[in-house]
Amino acid sequence: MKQKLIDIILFAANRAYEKEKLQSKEFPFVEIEEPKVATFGDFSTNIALVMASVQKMPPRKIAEAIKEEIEDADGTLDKVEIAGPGFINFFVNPKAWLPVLRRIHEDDDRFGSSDIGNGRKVQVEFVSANPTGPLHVGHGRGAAVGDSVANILSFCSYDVQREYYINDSGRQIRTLGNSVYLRYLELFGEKIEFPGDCYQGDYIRETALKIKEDKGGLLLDESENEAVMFCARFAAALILEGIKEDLDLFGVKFDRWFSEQSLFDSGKVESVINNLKDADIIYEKDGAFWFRTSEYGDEKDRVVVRNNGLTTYFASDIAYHSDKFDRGFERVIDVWGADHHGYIERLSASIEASGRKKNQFHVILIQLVNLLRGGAPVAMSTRSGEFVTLQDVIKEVGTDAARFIFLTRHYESHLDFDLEIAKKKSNDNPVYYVQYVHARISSIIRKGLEDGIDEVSWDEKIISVLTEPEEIQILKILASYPDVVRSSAELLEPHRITYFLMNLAAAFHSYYNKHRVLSDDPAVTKGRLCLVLAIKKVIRNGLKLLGVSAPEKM
RNA sequence: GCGCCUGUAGCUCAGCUGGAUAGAGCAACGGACUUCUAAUCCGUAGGUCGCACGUUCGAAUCGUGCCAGGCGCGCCA
Repeated sequence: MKQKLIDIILFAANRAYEKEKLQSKEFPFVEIEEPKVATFGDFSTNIALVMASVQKMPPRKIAEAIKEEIEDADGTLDKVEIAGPGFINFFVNPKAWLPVLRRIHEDDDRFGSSDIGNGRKVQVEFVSANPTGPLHVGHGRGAAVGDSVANILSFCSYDVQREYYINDSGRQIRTLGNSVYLRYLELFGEKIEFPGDCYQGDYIRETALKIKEDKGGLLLDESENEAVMFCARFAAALILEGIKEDLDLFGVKFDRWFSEQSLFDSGKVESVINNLKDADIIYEKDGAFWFRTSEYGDEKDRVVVRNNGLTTYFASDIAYHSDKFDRGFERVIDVWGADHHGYIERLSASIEASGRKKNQFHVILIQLVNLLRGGAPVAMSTRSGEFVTLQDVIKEVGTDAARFIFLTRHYESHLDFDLEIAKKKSNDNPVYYVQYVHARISSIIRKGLEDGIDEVSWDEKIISVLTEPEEIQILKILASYPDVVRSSAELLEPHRITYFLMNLAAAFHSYYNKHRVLSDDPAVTKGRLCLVLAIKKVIRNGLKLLGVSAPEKM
């Protein structure tokens, strides 16, 4: 509909110029807005205001000239008005909305999709939590956002891969091994002093116990180094298994689990660093090797190889992202927690230095989650090891509620996640509000089938039946869905879908309370069933992009 | 000290890349179930968009400076 209006406006503007009603042929990009107030019509454009300086004419005069030349062959518009400082307002003929129903029924589960991705390969890397402890709520938010972004991009014709980067190398893994090893020694009665920088949680003790059950006292005979390394590998594998289970429970599936260690084993880290040394992008100073990130916008150069010969985390990441692009991804999207924001500059600097374009790499920075219960903060202390895990949350409130709530905020907003509200089955909790639409409509359709209505489908005759203002309103909302999907793909903002669904749900519930779908008039019944089924399909499609189920019954 | 994010109704948040009279839910108050699911709906009330300048036809939105909260500033990950 918007595109149609843009065409009409441009056509009219050109004609106005040809008739010398306008001075210049320079037309700006036509923006179509949906005014908040109904008296300003269904759509409006500010083109006359924007053109004023170029045309050297008052906006209202320009608007008048364009309006006079507007041609509307198929009767899409009821009227066109000029208002305020020079807005052109369009009032759409209510019947012009109806064809969207045909499209919804024809496109079905593809309705709302687009081809903006054009088959391009894009990778979304998300969660990527260290395998040193269970996932917590913050990871859940990252998982929900990352998975949904991947869904949306895929729906818009991107060739999407979901990847989880496993930090299974380096110091934190050794610390993990050490933590478990000490607890293991403890099980054999040794008095140990458990350092503060070791992992404190109960799961460390449980892991040690498992090793004892598997291996008995065998590790006691090995050298400390070997025993710690064994504990590290054992624990990391076990924790990773748990992480996979949690994510499975959360409905998130990765295409690939990428091991940091594999970058070392394959020599990728070394070769990438050597190439950058050859290109003089990495240089030596004070016995260490530095990346010239400051030449690409970072505030200072960063160390890649320390003077003790060990590489930094940054080195792995350079190699990792180089590998991503080598695998043919045109766009690489990383989903990170906000506490890593200081890292973006240097990584994107390194990517640019490696010959990629800046806009091929994008970080979605997720703000932290505040876990509450009934308004009061839940203690989340990693030091004491006492925290509510993602699994706890899923088990208490369910995957659907958790995912939906994570997606009701812009990812840059801090999020208060209240366990009590997430459990409520009322208007407090928007997930049920939306799902309820799906269940209600399912119920209506079941009833309709019982009453002998055989097939619900699009039919030209429906146009004369759906005339209630609430029905037109719903059609307008449905028609805007493809735009919502596209902008949420372009901006990587899933919450737009969430808000759209809540809005559509509100319109439906209101309609439901005012009008009966199954009425005495067969023609009306048929038309309304067609409308309501279209709503159901769009709700289902939208929820699917969010990774939330659409129940037939509630 | 420097950098990033946030600041909109009592609370939790939207606000479509600068538009016209600022939006929803919750909480408060008053209503609606013999009718397709009341996990719903209808109505009332609620605002100095943190503050101050600036940019222009026009600012919650852009710029600068303050204020408040969160996070980050290692040859850690």
